[in-house]
Amino acid sequence: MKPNAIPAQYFQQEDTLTIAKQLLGATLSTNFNGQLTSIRIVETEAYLGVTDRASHAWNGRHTNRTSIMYLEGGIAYVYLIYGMHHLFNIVTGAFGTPHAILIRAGEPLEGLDQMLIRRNKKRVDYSITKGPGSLAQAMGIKTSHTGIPLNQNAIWITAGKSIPAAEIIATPRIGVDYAGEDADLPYRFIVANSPYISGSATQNCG
DNA sequence: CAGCTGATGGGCT
DNA sequence: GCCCATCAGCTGG
Repeated sequence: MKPNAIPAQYFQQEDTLTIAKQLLGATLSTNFNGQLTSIRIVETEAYLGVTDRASHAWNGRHTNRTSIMYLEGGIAYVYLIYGMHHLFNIVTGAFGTPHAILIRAGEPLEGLDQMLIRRNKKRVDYSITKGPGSLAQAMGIKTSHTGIPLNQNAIWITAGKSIPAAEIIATPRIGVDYAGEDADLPYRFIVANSPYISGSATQNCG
């Protein structure tokens, strides 16, 4: 147990959209093989389970991969996309409610040298932890970590200075055009003016 | 700068 | 056999 980590119960409350907003400004940390890295979360997306066409659990889809989403909130859901990118999500909601929050971008805080090695880069620039695939790679998160609790010694989250509502922008989610009308839902939350936000300028205007 | 596209593999129909 | 909750590297203005 990490004493300062946000407890699992926090992620089990009903309103995933509120959690997604409140996570902006929080610190996500990993420690694998003694290599500590951490970031300040600046971009999240909420996926609201069975009623959300963009969600892997839409319409009650319950497969080997998505079964993790149906467990109690407070654990990791990590999956592989496009054959090469590992995307890190936080499972939220009660047991049986397959909600999740995708962590899309952050500002690097600790372990910059290790992030450079994992990202195969020579210098730190904004792309080091911008975008969900890049963020997971910088922090060493892989699909093998799916299901692990988020208040222990491998991956954990601590509360940060909360972001004023005026500085939070809600936009449609990225890359979910297949979701029909649900693609337009404003379930992506970003910290205004952070240079680490993913997506184009138009995608970032509330 | 915007816009396109190849890479690459598990999950699902 | 097709579809991705993506990224880096290239092209052409």
